[in-house]
Order: sequence, then C-alpha cells, then structure tokens
Amino acid sequence: MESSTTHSDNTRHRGNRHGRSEEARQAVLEAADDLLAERGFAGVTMEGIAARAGVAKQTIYRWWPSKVDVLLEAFTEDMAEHLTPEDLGDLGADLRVHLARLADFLTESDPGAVFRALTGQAQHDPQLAARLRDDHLSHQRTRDALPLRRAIARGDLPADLDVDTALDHLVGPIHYRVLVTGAPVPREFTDDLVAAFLDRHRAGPR
Amino acid sequence: MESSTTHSDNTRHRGNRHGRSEEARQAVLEAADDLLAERGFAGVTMEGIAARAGVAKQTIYRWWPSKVDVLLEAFTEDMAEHLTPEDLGDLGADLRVHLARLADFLTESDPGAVFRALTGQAQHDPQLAARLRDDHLSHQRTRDALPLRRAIARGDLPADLDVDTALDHLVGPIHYRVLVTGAPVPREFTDDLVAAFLDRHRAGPR
Amino acid sequence: MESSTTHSDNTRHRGNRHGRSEEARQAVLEAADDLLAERGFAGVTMEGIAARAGVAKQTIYRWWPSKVDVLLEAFTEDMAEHLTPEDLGDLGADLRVHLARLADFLTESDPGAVFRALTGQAQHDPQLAARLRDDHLSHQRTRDALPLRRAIARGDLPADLDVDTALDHLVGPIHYRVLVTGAPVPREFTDDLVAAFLDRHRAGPR
Amino acid sequence: MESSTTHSDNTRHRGNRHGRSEEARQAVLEAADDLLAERGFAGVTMEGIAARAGVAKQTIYRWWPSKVDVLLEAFTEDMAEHLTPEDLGDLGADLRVHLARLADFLTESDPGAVFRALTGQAQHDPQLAARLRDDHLSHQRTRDALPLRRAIARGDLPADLDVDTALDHLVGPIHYRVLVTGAPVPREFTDDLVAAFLDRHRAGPR
DNA sequence: ATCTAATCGAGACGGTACGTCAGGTCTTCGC
DNA sequence: GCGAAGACCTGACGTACCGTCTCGATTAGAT
Repeated sequence: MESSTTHSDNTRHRGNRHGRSEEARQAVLEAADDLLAERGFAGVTMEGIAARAGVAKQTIYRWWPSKVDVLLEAFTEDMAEHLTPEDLGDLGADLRVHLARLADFLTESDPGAVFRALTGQAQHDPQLAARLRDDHLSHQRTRDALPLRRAIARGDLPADLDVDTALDHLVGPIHYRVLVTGAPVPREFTDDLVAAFLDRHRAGPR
Repeated sequence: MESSTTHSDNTRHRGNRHGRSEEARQAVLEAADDLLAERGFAGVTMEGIAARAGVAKQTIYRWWPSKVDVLLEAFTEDMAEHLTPEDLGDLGADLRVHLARLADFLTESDPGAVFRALTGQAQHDPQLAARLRDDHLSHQRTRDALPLRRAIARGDLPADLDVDTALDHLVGPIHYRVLVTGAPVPREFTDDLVAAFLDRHRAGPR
Repeated sequence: MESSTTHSDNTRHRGNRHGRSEEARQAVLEAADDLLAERGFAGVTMEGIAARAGVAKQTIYRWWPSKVDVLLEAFTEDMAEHLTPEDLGDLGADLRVHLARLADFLTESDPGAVFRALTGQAQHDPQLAARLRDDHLSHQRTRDALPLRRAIARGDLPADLDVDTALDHLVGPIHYRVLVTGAPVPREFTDDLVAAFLDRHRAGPR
Repeated sequence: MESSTTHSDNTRHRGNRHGRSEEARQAVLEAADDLLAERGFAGVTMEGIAARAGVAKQTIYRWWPSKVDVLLEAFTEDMAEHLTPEDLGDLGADLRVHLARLADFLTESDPGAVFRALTGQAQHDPQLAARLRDDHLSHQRTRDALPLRRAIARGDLPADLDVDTALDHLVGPIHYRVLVTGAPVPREFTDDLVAAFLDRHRAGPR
C-alpha cells in the first residue's frame, strides 16, 4: 500500500511537525551521487545539490553539516548489500571470489567511486577519516574477515591467526593499486594474493 | 646554462629581464608547505600562499598552474634524498630497513603529509593522479625495486620474479594502513611483510 | 457573546475552538513594540516577534498580513488617547498647547517612534502609505483641526478659511524637523508657528 | 565619437593598481537608480544591482558599505545641478519659483524618489540620517537660503531674521505633504506659503 | 647611455560557492 | 478550528578565493 502513486499521492508533504521529508532526503542523496558521477568531487557543491534536488540549501544544512556528510550517507545507503562474502565452504574459493568482487567494486562501481572520493577527502580531513572508519570501514572489515573466521572455526586456519594483519595483506595491495598507482586489478592479481596467503597460513602437510 | 650562476649575482631582484626570482620561488614553496602543515589542505589557497610569501598572486600563476603544482614541486624537492634503499648485501635486511623507513616517511614526516594530501587530491583529479605517477611514483617504485633487482642479480630471487606484483604485496599493505584504516605501521608489521615475501619467494632448499 | 467575559473563564487557552487568543494577540503587539524600541525597525522580524511572544509564526500570519500591520495595530492601540486637543476657549492657547504636545509626541514618546518608523517605511510601500493615511492620519487631522473649527464657530476665524492648508502650515514644519532635519522642536518653535498663523488669519483690527 | 567601438577602445580596463574602474562605478549607480525607479526600495538589492550592472558583488562591497550608500552617491551625483534658486532680483518671485521647483523635484523627479526613499530609510537608521544631513541636506539648505540672504542684503528683509526658522516654515509644509499626507503640492500651495511669509516679514508700512 | 623586454608587488575586476538569516507557506497534533 | 511547533522553498545577505587583468617600478641585456 505504500506510496501507491494512485491519484492523490499523499505521502507528499512539505513541512511537517513530525519528522523530515523523506522525499527531500532521497532527492538530495541522489543529486549528490549523480553530481559526483557526472562532474567529479569538485562538481559536488551544496548549491548544485540543492538546485538539482529541487531543495532549499537550508534544508540540506539542516540535516547534513557538509557535502561530505551527504556523500557519506549516500554511500552508506548504496552499499548495504554489496561485498558480503559468500560461504562456499572453502577458504580459497571464498577469498578468491570476495577479493575479485572487492576489486570490481572499487574500480568499476558508482559507490566505489564515492568511496575513492571520500577516502581522498579524508586525507585532508581527520574528522571525516574517523567517521569513515567508524561508520563504514569497521563493518566492511568485519565482513571481509568472515571467510577467515569460518576457516578458523573449521580448523582450516590456525586459531591464533592475526586476522587484522592477514586482512591487511589481502586487501592492502588492492587498495594500493586503486588509490595510488592507478594500475588495474585483474583477477590474476587477486588470485595471486590469495595464493600467497594460503601458501603461508594453511595448515598443511604438503 | 643561460643566466648562469655567475659567482655572486645575487638573486635579490625585483623585475629582471632574464629569468625568474629564485627568492620568490623559495618563498612560495615554503609558504605552501607551512600552510599545509598548519592548516591542512583546505588552508592552502593561492591567496594565502601569496600573502604569506609576500608575493603577488600573478607571480604564482606565472610559474605554477595551480596550488597542487606548487605542492608537487615542494614535495619533489623535499624528498629527493629520502627513501633510497641501502645496499646491505642481504635481501631480508635491505627490505626490512627500507619498508620501515617507508612507513616512517609516510606516517611521520612532513613530506609524507604532503604525499598523503596529494594522493587524496588525486582521487578527485585524474590529471593530478597522472602527474603524481609520472613525476614521482614511477621513480619511487624504481628505488623500491632496487633490493629485489640486486637479489635477482645475486641469484637470491628467481630471475622471472614479477617485480611489480611483488612490490605491490610489499608496500600495498603499508599504504593501505596509512591511507585507509589509519592504523599505525609498527616495525613488526613491516617485518612481517618481508617475512611473508621471503617465505614465498626465496629460493630455498628446505 | 460566547466565551464571554463571564466571571472567571479565563482567557488562557492554547488552541481553542471559538475565536482567537487575546493572550497571543497582546503578546505579539508587545513583542513588536519592544523590538522596535530595542533594536530598531530592522530588528523587527516576524521570526523575532514570534520567538519573543512565544507564539508560532503562523499565528501571526493568520491575523496580520505583515510586520508593518502588527506595528500599525500596536500603534493605533497606543495612541488612542494621545493628541486630542483640549478646549481652553482660546484659539492661540489651544494651538500652542496642542502643537507643543504634538512635537513632544513625535520626538519623545514610544508611539512617536513607531510613527516615525511607519512613515519611513511608507516611503517604500505605497500600500502602507495609504493605510497609514486612512487608518490613522485622517483621524489625527480631524483632531488637529478641532481648535480651528471651534474658532470658526466662535467667529474668531473666517468661515471660509482653508482648514487643510492652514493645518499644513502649522504642523508641516514640525514634521519636517522630525523627519528630515532632525533638529529639535522646542516650545519657541511651535509658539512661533502659532504666532505666524494668528498674525495672518485672526480676524481683527486690534 | 565617444565609446566608438573602434578596435582598441582603451579606456576599458578591468583591474588596475591605480584607482578603481569608473566604468563599474557608473554601471552600479545607474543600476541602483533604475532598480529604485522600477521596483521600489525593496527591489534594490546588492545582488540585483550587481547582476544588472554586470559587476561582481564584491566590487560593490569594496566601494560602498551598503545599498543605501550606493543610492546616496547616485543621488548626490544626480542632483548637483538641481535646485539652485535663480536670482530674479525680487524676493517673492525668487521664492515662488524655487518652492515650485522644489515641490516638482520632490514629487515628480527620479532623484526626488531617491530622496524620499533615503529619508524613509533614515527613519530606521540614525547613521544614514546623519549622513544625509551632512552630505546633502546642509548644502541644500544653504541653497534654499540664498533668496533670503540676498533680500537681507538688499534690505528687503530685516537683518536679524531667523533664517533657519523661516526656511522651516517655507519648506516644511511641502515636505510634510510629500512624506506624510501624500497630498499633491500644487503651485497655489507653494505660492501661498510665500505669501504668508512675505505678509509677516517683509519690511513694509503699506 | 639609452632603449627594451621580462619580472616583480600590488590589487581591482567578474565570478562561483559558501554558510546564514528571514520571509511566507504548509502540515501535523493537542486542546 | 485555533494555536504551537517546525520543516519546507525562496531569495538575499556578506565573505572567501578563484583566475585574469592592468598598472608602475625595477633591472639586465641589446643597441
């Protein structure tokens, strides 16, 4: 029954004692995303978002302290579903699939572009850096760690594995290519990362 | 060789037919560096540099297209000597020392801060990204590769080693911590990177 | 007659099915007056009145089209009693007392300050000008004219006297000083106006 | 030949160490005048002036503290030549002509409209009031007084005449009609003011 | 010894975006 | 149905920098 666009509309309102306009919120987030995609980070301005979203500047300032906050929310919204590793029951397969997806996310997707922009901006803004870490990165790292934790549970990895360091070794080179060298991140590269990791850590007679 | 450094000279001049004012150049570079250190990237403005350097805006625009070019030059200047790995004759030792220095450079030094700021800005500006790669990163990677190349020459590493990928595995996680997670990069972390690399690649009997 | 002044009641209500809140009305008028006195005309804003009166903006807009309407009502209320000339039975005495009071009203009193502000605003707003004339000025001029009409009735002034023009000559210079030159309007000045008028018009050989 | 668009032009410049752009100054003053005439005082905004004059807002703020300053300068410029009474050698004639012109200026002319707007604004802004008096009104009153001073010199008026008060009696009623009642100011009205003045003051047995 | 050309500090210029403030409209809910 | 609350769009405010420009002074090489 929700928002059924039939005749009278009705969810449409402007100004309301109880709660903000969801309509305006969505319009702002979309406008920010679109502007980033079309014109780059410098092209994302409060003025521009407002104009494109058909929203008053004041409405943006009421709910978001700055344009990076808008992008941050847009980003968080966008990537809820992304990048949760599957459970194939095999450590190597899990990691290979997940790292390949991560590489694809960072280099190809729209939310990946937002991530790069925000990470770039975070180099100039420690507060944003902290927020990125707290609101997003920590969750992502928890998801990234899932295959490792499952393997530990299965006995495929030693119980005392330093998971944090292991993750840095696995995803660090990917981020480095994306953020620093700009080199592509092909499947061979991610597979090789997994191979290196398995060589070193997998409990193994062989 | 023109306008050559004939003995004394002496550089102090305002207006000059041939050649620019070295005095003004230095003042600009220092002002930009200082502003970055004191007020962050957003605090570096052409107007601010000009005021602080006691120089006309036009003088800056005459020699540098944008503020990132000023920072880039300041940066290049500053880090000529840094980060050239020593030759201790031993691959493990060479790498451990070099990665530790790299980590220290990125996290502690002033030019490291400039690097982080420029890399951040490069996420919004593909042209800057390309310039960073061409003017700086390629040289740095050549330096980073020296220990590996020497080890190959000595026969301590296989001749067909993929040096680029190896470098990514070694320095990627360090950059990832610096640019993304903000985690510290202690000596144990860099030593462990080296250990993982040696485990995998060192020609080894056992 | 509903909700009428029956014994206690007592007027205090927030939200009410029958009729508006006298409490809110008074609070608005006072807030507007106070703001004008304290911060000048520019300091009188709908937002400010609402905040100070503890009233919603909408409540103001429901009853007054604009802030000048609020001031106008406050003004009308304040000056009902003021400036009705006494009847001393003597034209000269009546005029001298009345003009002195008028001068004092315009230069010293709070409602006089409101009058100056509204007249100032009326220069930018023809609708306000018309309303000021219709709602206030015409009544005031009728009162101003009383001494003259009584003198005509007594035969102390010619029956064909152009009362409008005479009034302009009497009160015009006072308003001019108040609104334009900012010069003080002492008793000698107003008495001299009366003297000039009597010289010219009073029937009389002697 | 002026402004002839021929090739180089040359008086045209934008930005200059020595002195401001006369071109911009004129454009601003004209734009302000035009806006006042077309849309009233409320229609005169810094933004609007800038847009209409094809000038940056900052350029206006650089030279004028507020929009009333712009209008004040436009006004001063416009009325340099206006309202200097002629010398016909006869007090009555001089005054009649001058007051008629004054009335016409105030009610009909563009600079008269600016004067009314500024005087209106001065009711809300004591600083503007002071500036209006110092920069403009004092000079105008000196001009207004000329016929009286000439008549005194000729012996047509007593040497001890209180010129200030006399001026207030003469021009006060005109301003009162213009600013307060909004009544027209026909020739009969101004002539009558002169007649009243002459009746009272002109040396004369007869 | 003059002339010429390049550079310098200075700063005004047309602009874009900033973040804030008030205006006037609309919607909800309690009384 | 009134009143408090407050979100909303609109539009102007005054400021900070942008990148371009024009000036007068300074200086070194060319004539």
